[in-house]
Amino acid sequence: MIEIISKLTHMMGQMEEAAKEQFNLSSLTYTQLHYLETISLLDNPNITELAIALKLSKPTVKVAIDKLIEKDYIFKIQSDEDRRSSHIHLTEKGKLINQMHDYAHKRIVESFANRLNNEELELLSRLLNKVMAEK
Amino acid sequence: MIEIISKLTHMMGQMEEAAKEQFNLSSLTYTQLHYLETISLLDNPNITELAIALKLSKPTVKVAIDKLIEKDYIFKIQSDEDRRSSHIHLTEKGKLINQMHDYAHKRIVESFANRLNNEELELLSRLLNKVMAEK
DNA sequence: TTTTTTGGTTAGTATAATCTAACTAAATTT
DNA sequence: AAATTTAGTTAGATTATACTAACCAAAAAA
Repeated sequence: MIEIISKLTHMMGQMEEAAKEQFNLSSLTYTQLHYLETISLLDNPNITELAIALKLSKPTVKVAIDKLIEKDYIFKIQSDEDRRSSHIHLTEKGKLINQMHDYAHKRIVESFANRLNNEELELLSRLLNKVMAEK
Repeated sequence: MIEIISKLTHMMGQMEEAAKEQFNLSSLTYTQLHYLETISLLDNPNITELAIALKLSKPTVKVAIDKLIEKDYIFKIQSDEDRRSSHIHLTEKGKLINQMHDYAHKRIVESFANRLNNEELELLSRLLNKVMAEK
């Protein structure tokens, strides 16, 4: 079973890699991609929240954010409650990473569907769903 | 189904992340980790092979390799067939990344086993095996 | 055996990624 | 109202990641 998971992980990594190329996001480093993913996950965090989530210092995050703004992947909106703070949002271009992941996931499902018949696919779906369900 | 894959990917990423901390490999950057993984996968490549696999220039790879040698994650052995060339090997310390992945995979299987009974687990294993089988 | 190709290195450059220390201004506590 | 904390920035430094151009020496081809 561990062996299978190992293969699965590898395959999924390949798909993500391919999707990254497909979406022309090769101008982004891994680190920058990770920033965008985390911003998307945290849903418009401020710099402090992002720094905590990434386990990096605030100046580090600030510099990185400035570059991503420069490249038009994100933008800042000043907070209403706290005038010192700004929330980070993804631009349309930045949202491409989400589409990229969706694409990869779709390809993975396709590859599943290629190897299994409908019944089996249904069953797999049910089992994985059970595994992934909120506890 | 795409939704499930998305969750699965996320969960697997978390496990890998946790494993990285567990194994005290936090002194390595993502890029460096990627080098070690690729070296392991290619089974003692020379610099040219590694550069091709990573899609990077040879000088870039050379510099990175020198640093990983410095830090005792890898070492070079001159080739018998071609005296210009050397094969890159993982040291014991470098092999930790494989153990790290194994650990993460084990944890994933555990989490599966926690949510499923033996029959279901057996079934899941069979389905994934079919999906992952060499075509 | 000369020429060409190949594996790897060196040098020089640019940008990314990270840190600490010191600072400003807004918000919160006392 | 004064003192403290917090959010973010600036400055300065170091190391990592990447490139091209130029080079050497070994191997392969002509």
